[in-house]
Amino acid sequence: MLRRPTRPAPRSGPMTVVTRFAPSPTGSLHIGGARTALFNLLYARHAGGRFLLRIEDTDRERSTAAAVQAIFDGLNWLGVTPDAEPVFQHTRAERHREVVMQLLARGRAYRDYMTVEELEAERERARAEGRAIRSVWRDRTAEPGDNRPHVIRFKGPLQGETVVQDLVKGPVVFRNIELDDLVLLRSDGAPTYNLAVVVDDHDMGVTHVIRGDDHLNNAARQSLIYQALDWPVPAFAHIPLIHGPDGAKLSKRHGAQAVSEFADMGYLPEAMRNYLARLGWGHGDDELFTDEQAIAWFDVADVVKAPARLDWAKLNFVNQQYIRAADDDRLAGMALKVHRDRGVLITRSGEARLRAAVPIVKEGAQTILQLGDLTLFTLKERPVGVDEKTAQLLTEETRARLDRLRIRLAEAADWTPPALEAELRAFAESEGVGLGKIGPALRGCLSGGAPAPDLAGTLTALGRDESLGRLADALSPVG
RNA sequence: GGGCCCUUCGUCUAUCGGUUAGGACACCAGAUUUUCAUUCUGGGAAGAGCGGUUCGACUCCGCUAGGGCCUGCCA
Repeated sequence: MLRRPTRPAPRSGPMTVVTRFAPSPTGSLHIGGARTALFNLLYARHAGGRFLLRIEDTDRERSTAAAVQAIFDGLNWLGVTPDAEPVFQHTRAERHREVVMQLLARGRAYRDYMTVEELEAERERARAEGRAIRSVWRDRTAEPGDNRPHVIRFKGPLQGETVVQDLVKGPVVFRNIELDDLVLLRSDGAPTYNLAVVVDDHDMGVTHVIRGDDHLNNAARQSLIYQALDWPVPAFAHIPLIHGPDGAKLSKRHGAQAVSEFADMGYLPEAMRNYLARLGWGHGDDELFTDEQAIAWFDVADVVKAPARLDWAKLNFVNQQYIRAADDDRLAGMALKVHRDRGVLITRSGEARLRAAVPIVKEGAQTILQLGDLTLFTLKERPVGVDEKTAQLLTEETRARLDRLRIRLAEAADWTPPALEAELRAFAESEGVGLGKIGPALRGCLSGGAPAPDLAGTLTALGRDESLGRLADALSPVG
């Protein structure tokens, strides 16, 4: 037995891999769904195949246009975009019905006239007896002309077993008697999910069905439908769900579950891709890697079987690494947006100062929201004022000292971090004190109490005029 | 109730019958230090339990426990 099959049952001819992400548009794009989409994308790319998107909106009642848009937006933001136009399942209802008729003609489906009450009673009996439900209509044909409402059910085999060769779980065996005859067509003529997936996956040429763990049981019944139609059964890979930090199903109380929320919290899409790829999958000791590496290394067969928990601390760490590597202009643009959303006044000069500060402060930011916090000091307009802590530090002695520093800095030849660093040290030495006597107060005067980088960095980001101006404001008797 | 899946440090993972069970995040201690942060060094931390197979099990099998999924004319 192959413990870890890396490819599906052999078929004739060369096969290009086709994967697909098939969400139902009943809400926002969930983080778990996003990862499923990512895995599908990575696997397709890895195999040189194609990645498709299908919106599973057979249930028109519960599907909304807003949810469809949320899925598009989420995938787009994450950078997980399909290789072809998305397929809307509801548009294929005719084809689905056509296949059901084929099944009927082949004797692999039957019309079931059970009323909801009868069904309910049968369900209770079946549960009590510990078996799958069975319709009396399975072996009975209605009188010709019987126009009562009815559903069409799949006629599953009563003997034997069906084995799902799952790429991540290994072979999973189901006894056919345990599998109930699922509804193919509802009484209103609408196709159901289990039928629609099979037909659409087949028609779209999907070779690898990579989806959530919760579909593992369906895989057996779907396999039966493929077989009844004489269609090749695709390879299945059921990946575990993502849980919250406490191991319970991910929910609102864990902070977020929609990818749009992660975007709003200041996570970079490339960081999310990296983190998500590492959740439930690993490649040796590699933690940080490029999309190209992920594609080169990824294989569904290596996906971990157990559910993983979302770890905010690690996500933050990964995001921080990507922020450090990110382009400064891009980061500045994002930081500016954060400030705009927070209602912070942004002047032309303030924006310039912020842009100058980004490369200096970005290493300490774990999220773009934090990058906002760290750049706030640049946007303050004079006089910026001083916080209480700084005010206490501004004794007569310190004020006088800072004023001497101000004069000295005004004449500094070189306004760059290393030069300013040296200047500050030299000044402290000439004053006969340690930098600790000057630094905190100077920082307070320059930043107005907001977080700021090291002094040389702060001075550089602010620029000479602004720095000296802020210092003068703070030292002036009225200020 | 029935069927199915899962179980290595707190978390994410490596290991594929023979390792001092490795790495990362987090945590703790120390160093550096002009706040926070960064950086550097060091540290503690794991195979759910019980049986079996084997010369040898984290790795294979079984049972138990715990967690999860499905059991819809939802997807």
